[in-house]
Amino acid sequence: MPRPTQKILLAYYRAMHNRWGNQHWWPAQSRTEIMVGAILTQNTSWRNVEKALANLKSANLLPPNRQPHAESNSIRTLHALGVARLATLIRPAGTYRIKARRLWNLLDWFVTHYDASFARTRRTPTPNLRAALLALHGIGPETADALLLYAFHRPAFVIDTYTLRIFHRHHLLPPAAAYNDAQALAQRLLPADIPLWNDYHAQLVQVGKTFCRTHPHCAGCPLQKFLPQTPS
DNA sequence: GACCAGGCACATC
DNA sequence: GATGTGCATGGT
Repeated sequence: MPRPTQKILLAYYRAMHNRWGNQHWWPAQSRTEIMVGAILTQNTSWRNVEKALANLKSANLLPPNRQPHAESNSIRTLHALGVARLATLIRPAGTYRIKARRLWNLLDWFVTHYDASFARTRRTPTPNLRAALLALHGIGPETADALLLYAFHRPAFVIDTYTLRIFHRHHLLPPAAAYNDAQALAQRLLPADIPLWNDYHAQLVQVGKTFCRTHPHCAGCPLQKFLPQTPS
């Protein structure tokens, strides 16, 4: 197995970026909307997440912008709604009873420990923030890292099923490697550049959505030229 | 109908 | 530690 290098991973990024341009993730008007979306998108198509977010926007429950005061107000209002009311609003996203509980857990933690203020999270080191998120019921590694990167603007490389599949198929990782291995690889090799990590993950999702959904469908993929001789 | 989607927790072995 | 299953809507 050729040992992956920073040069190789940056070449992957250039190929994807050349193809699609910057993805401008996370698509949302506010950091609050990112937090909500991160829960809603768990094992769910983004299309269905958008329906649920539209419900919340229609009810004026998401901030119109990223002004801290607007963010905090929305966080507190969503929190005050309670699980049952949240559940009816987010229903189109699927697994809505579970997600309402998970979202409320996250909101409750944010209100309790940071007074619903993103600014107040600044003094918490990233590893501590990650551990706190992982301790919440319903937040696993991918959701925690997506929140860290896209909502809290911390250096966390997000791994998802597409990323794992691509890394495995390209033999960048041994077959048994899992989430933490993939993240360690990316974080060790890539420069600690939050905008790069932001768009890198978005590009990998774009590759996955476009080319990985049906199993051997690599024709036209911007990463195809990097595939090893004997694809798995 | 089956299968999947920008996961996670839990049961069981 | 590894594997299997429920959650649930909406698109293909």
